[in-house]
Amino acid sequence: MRVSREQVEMNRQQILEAAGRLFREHGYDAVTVADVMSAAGLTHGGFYGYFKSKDELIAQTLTHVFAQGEGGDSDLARYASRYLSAEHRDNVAGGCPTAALAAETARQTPEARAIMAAGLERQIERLSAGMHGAGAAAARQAAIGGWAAMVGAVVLARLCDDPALSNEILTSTRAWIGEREAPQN
Amino acid sequence: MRVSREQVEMNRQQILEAAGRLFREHGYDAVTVADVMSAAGLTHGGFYGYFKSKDELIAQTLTHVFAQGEGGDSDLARYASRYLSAEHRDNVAGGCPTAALAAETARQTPEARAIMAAGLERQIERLSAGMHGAGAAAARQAAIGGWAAMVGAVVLARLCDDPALSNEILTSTRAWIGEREAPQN
DNA sequence: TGTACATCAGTGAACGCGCGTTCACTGATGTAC
DNA sequence: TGTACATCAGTGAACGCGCGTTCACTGATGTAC
Repeated sequence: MRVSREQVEMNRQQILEAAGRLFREHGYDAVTVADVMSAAGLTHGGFYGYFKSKDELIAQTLTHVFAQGEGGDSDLARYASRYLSAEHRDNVAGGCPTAALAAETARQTPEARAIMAAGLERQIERLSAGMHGAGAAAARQAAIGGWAAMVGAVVLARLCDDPALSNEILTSTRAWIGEREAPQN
Repeated sequence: MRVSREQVEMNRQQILEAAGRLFREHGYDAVTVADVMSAAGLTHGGFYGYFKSKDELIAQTLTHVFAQGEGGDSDLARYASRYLSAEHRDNVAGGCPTAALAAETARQTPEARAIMAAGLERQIERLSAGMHGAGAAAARQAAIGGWAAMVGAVVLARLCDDPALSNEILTSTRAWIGEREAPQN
């Protein structure tokens, strides 16, 4: 049964939204095309009217998730405060795609790798630009170091079953980044 | 054809060794039981004489890889120097299991999670113990922050197709960790 | 120490099963007059 | 504006295929005498 053009566009967004959440939560391999379509309220057969393969869905989903996730705070300390929160750690499906999927994406198609790598470069530039009171080179270095620490900390915090250790990783990394930044100038 | 007891033990080690390399390089899902057995020089049918499931192989492989990877340098700066090298970045199959598999392991069985989480706790303790000229709490905080930054940096560096950006992530993170540590006392 | 037999590690075919993908069909939408 | 028809988004069954796992069989190893 044919649906309206607006409905088609809405369905496309629903599919990308569902895929974004499912991929972050379970990884690319564990999520099936049928899972995504079902979460979007459709049946699996219609998938290939929207995408020509699961790999294309992965690439377009990454583009979609990065597009809506960017434009946040460019101040490192404030960004880290939210990034290294228990809320973000516990919100895998709606959280940072890099923390959830970077290692797996490195094994995906060149297209998927390139999309995430481009997001990484923009993130470094955003955090560099928000760094106050430091030269451009020092700012970029601090942006890279701080971003690496944030991503690593969330990955490690999500691995821990012990909530005390998990929380310690978040708060210690946050403090560690803060110490590095504050007394700089 | 039955083989000797020593051969059985050697085969077991070969299977764990092959699984360790293949899982780190390709991820758990992309590596099949037949891939592992073939890499170990055996046929897939014999697998269940060694392990009762693929999940058990994953857990025992993590134990094996962590066991042989630990006992390294406990000085943060020297450890970071090797960890954040191009050699380590390019050696996924033989490199740090946490950088290669942490996010995926968080989605595996409780047993696999627990094994990697235990490795994380030991790593934090090792780096804390190697921290000179700081109180116990500050040492542990620096160990956690430094370790998170190292893991994050290797994950991000492996994602980049652009070698300049990839190298920059490694060297900037290394410098950033070094700055934080050296002028401390 | 040698021999006969029981054990069991390894083999490879076979099993369900679920995956990505395809396709004939349906019926609401969009369009031509 | 209304009507008749063409279009095409969505459905669900079906397709190969490869996966984890099982199993009957083989033949070298280990053991009892």
